[in-house]
Amino acid sequence: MTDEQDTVDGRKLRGQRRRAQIIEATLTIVRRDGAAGVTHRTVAKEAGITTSLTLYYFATLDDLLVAALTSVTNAYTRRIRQLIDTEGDPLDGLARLIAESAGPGRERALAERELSTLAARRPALRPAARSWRDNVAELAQTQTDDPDAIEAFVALCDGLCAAILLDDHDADPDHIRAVLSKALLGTNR
Amino acid sequence: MTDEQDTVDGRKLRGQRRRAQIIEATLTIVRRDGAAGVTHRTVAKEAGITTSLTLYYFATLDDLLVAALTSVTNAYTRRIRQLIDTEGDPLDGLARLIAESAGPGRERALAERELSTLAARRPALRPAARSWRDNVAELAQTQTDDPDAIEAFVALCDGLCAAILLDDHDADPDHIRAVLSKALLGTNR
DNA sequence: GTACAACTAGTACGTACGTTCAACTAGGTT
DNA sequence: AACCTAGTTGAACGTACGTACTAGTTGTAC
Repeated sequence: MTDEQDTVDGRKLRGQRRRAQIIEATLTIVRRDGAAGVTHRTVAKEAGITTSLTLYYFATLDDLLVAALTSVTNAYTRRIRQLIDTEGDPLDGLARLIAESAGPGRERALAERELSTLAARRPALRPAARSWRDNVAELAQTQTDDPDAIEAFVALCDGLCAAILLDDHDADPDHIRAVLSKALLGTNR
Repeated sequence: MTDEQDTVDGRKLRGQRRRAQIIEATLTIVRRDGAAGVTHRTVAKEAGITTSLTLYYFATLDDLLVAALTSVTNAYTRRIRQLIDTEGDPLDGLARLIAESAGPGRERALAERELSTLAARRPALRPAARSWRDNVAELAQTQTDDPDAIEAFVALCDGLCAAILLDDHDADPDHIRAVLSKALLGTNR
């Protein structure tokens, strides 16, 4: 939003900063109007810049969508990796992450799902779309060695998010935690 | 495609037939280009009629999308209900249905997912989007009384479909059957 | 200071969009 | 016969789209 420090570290950095600004504006659009609302014009307007500028940084809409999706998934990757690396209970952390889809994280989760669905059409988006699943699988791998259980666990997490998004009902982290544990370890605890 | 029998049962029926024709053309578009490709013009062109005619039957694009999604989910509902009502193993039937997402049923499954994702934005689409989950839950209810297990089972089915669609890998019905059984009944058989 | 590359801005072209509208056709009714 | 109404058509409205192009501006290197 604020552009006061454009010239801090020279030219190159300013460009990267612009990129980040444009990506953020894109995500704002996706959250508000869905992926279909993303156009060079709407993004430029949201960012308060000219249309040509978004085109300068992202030659095609695909480039822009890929960058936006990557940005979202990167945020999730960081959080899940944190869950794996820290001492706490990973399943509990993941359950809370999933439960967020019903609350303040709804828009972000929705943005991720919209862009993932888009990935089925646009191959360029696929690697980014897969990263959420890969990360969840990695987390599951710290709990069990059974590949079938891991596969089911990943699918379960995805389905739970989808259910929360579609039904728009409240989500109880403890309940989700119990369901996850049952699926992965065969026990509720 | 063929309109030779338009006047079989009088005027009113011909209208319903047109509706069906337009819906089918819409689904063809969704399968080929995604939900974003659905416009009055593209649908009309696909159906070989004029733009005004699609507008005559479906005043807004939302109406058209709702009708298309309902048509898809109705087809699934029929098949799942058939699995429930017949003597065979429902889990096996469901596993085969899910596995179809990798083969000839991929486009239909993809269309359903695209339209379901759209439902998160357009409330009008939600009831239709929920019906797949409701049907799977009903099927699960014939196997267990544990509501948590049913919830997890539905989420699992949804996630499995998504995984198949996104990864585009082959799906083994027997393997899926085993995963489903494990999740719902706690056993692989 | 001059030169060059990165960046910004404005404008314009062709296309497609949703929607409206007046006119035309063809069964069905009276 | 005249009439009515659902169905159908083609043309047009204003708007927004992706993209291209030219011209200007800045920051950095020499």
